[in-house]
Amino acid sequence: MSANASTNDRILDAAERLFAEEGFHATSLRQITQAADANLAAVNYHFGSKQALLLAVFRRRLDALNQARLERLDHVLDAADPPVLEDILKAFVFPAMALTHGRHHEGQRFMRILMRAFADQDEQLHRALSAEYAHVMRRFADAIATALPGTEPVHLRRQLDFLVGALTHTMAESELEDAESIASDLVRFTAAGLRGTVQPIARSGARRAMEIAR
Amino acid sequence: MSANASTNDRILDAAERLFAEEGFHATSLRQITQAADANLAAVNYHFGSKQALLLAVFRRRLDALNQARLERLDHVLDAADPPVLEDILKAFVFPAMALTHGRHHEGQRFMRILMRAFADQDEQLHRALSAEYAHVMRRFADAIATALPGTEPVHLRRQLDFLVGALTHTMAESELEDAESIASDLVRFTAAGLRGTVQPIARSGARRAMEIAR
DNA sequence: GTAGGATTAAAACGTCCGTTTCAATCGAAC
DNA sequence: GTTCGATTGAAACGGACGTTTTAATCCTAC
Repeated sequence: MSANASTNDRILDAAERLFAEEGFHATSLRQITQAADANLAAVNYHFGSKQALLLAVFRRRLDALNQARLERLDHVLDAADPPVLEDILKAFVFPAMALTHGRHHEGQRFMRILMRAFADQDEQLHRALSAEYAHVMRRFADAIATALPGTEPVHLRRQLDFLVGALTHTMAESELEDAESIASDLVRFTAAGLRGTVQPIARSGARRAMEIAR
Repeated sequence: MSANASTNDRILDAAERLFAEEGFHATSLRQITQAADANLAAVNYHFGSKQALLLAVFRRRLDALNQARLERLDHVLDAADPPVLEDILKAFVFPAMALTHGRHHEGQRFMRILMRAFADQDEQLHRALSAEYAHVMRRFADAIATALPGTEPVHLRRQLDFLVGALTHTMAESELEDAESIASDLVRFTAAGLRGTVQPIARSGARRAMEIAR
């Protein structure tokens, strides 16, 4: 698969795998170029530096993931008004999990790199990630706010972080054989969590249950 | 605070900070020993190697965190039978968040190191972590199963992973001024998530709400 | 006070790193 | 078929790394 791919792509593939498995600083350009069957100088020629290569690795998958999520979100918003909370969450979770269907667990690899990036304090990396990611998070937050009116924005953002943390952590874990099942669980779990923590005066579909329960 | 601490402790403190901020491989022993006001050879003398130093950093905080969590869990289990779900979750979440009260955000630092460890594929590290951590997770899973009978073990373990992911991700985030408030949100969120995804025939306290709701 | 183990200090070891350089080779356009 | 930019190849650069070694210093026990 990577034998007849361009040097550029072979380097990206090899870097993604090694960054995920070993970490950025633990991976050398010599490892990468050897795995990619390319010359050592090729990384600096095609990407400029090791750091720029990391950003390129991010951009490739994140662009695809963002697009998949937003397209699916658009469909959800077109299908019902107000939208169904579970469908919004599926639009966020399933495209990520679908990445694991690649025959080389690209999704899992990418999530591991993402975890490392979250843990990092590197300002440049954080800014680059935020620039790629923030607008997607905002659109999902807006959609959820529509599905669950009465939620305070600050709480909603926090709970979205809960979802991101749970999703990232789960996908990065070693065994992900039944990704579909886990994704469904995560959607159910998050939907229940969101419905259970909307502001006291709930106006959502869970209203009847909450009012009667206590 | 660290001026009159032993060389051993000063190195541990400096290593924890630097490993969290920069990552394991991005941190050099020269950085660590300089920050700890110790000689370069001190790390190898006191800990044996850089890798062994990392394990020592883990062990110190993880031991304290495990003990705090289990003690609090014991109190919860003594107080009520069956135990209250929220109290169990608090016993898991609050001791972690409490680490952030240290004047140098030790908790946040430690969570970042933990995130990196989760992302890592290093077998030795995973085994060491699991050996320190697994029994705590098991005890909490058992406690939650008691509070929420009817939950399938496999689902419960998954949902605990959701909680761990959300907690780790949230604590590692940059700003954690109102840790208490976030911890409460996370407990509420997780409790609702757990109650909302128990097996169809729910026997828990959420029964009335669920039966009447639909 | 002095012996002897524990700790610290300073220097050196060999290795690998990211990057740069410069020549060789390729591939499309004329 | 030659030209010329794009790409690859091979080698070298200076520097930083983890670890080891050897000597100096400290500290406790007698």
